[in-house]
Amino acid sequence: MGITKSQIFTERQNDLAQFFKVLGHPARVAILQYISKQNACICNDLVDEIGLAQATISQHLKELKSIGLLKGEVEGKSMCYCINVERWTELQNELNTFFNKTKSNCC
Amino acid sequence: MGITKSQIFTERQNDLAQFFKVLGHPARVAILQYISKQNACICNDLVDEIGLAQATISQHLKELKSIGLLKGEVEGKSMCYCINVERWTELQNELNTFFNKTKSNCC
DNA sequence: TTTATATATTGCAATATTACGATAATAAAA
DNA sequence: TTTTATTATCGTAATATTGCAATATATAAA
Repeated sequence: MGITKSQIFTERQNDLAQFFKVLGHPARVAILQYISKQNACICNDLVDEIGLAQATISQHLKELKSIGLLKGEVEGKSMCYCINVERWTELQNELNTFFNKTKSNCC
Repeated sequence: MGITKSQIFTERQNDLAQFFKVLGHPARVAILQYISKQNACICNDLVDEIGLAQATISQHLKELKSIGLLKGEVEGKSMCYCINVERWTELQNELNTFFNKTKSNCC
């Protein structure tokens, strides 16, 4: 036990949940907000800005990358992490579809 | 370690993350979809429909209730769980605000 | 009241997540 | 090449989540 039974759900249910899960940590919400405010970003800024260890920030960035929300480019000896706007919009649309479909009246 | 450092984030960041987190499990996505499809619901249906133990379903329902997404009414010896449409719409709006604010171009 | 049915709670084992120090990897600067 | 700066990865401890059996609670039916 303790393991999520992904196999009993549809691919779409797992994908939606995975996406929500990645956004389900305040550090990752904060990272996205900060990056968008800067219009550019290097990881080291985030360590100062957010107040978590460098290893921890790096790990959170990896998760945001895993669902395609961030793209990173090497820029000298830093990384330039940015929001992948296309993916971002795509996910926003999927979310709204989910919300609109699920909305219903009963009771 | 191992504990999320909520105190270093804003209330809004924590709230948004908490909301995403609750939706971040395929069983809870499936529950919401199923309830909305039925326009009414009793927990026992969900056990058959989703294929998790009764105790597990009950726990997931509790989490959905914790962020106000579901409201439950006693109906005879069953429960009638329904989507709280007002809360649902409210959260959809908050999400869109977050998405629109965060969307930006760089790199 | 007793029994049956539906849901909630408790306790626990398995697994996942969070956080961080240490260290590796990479690339610019000296 | 050596040093410095930046980011990634590894290993590990603390905590959280998932799932379920067992049990408690609550209500309808007998």
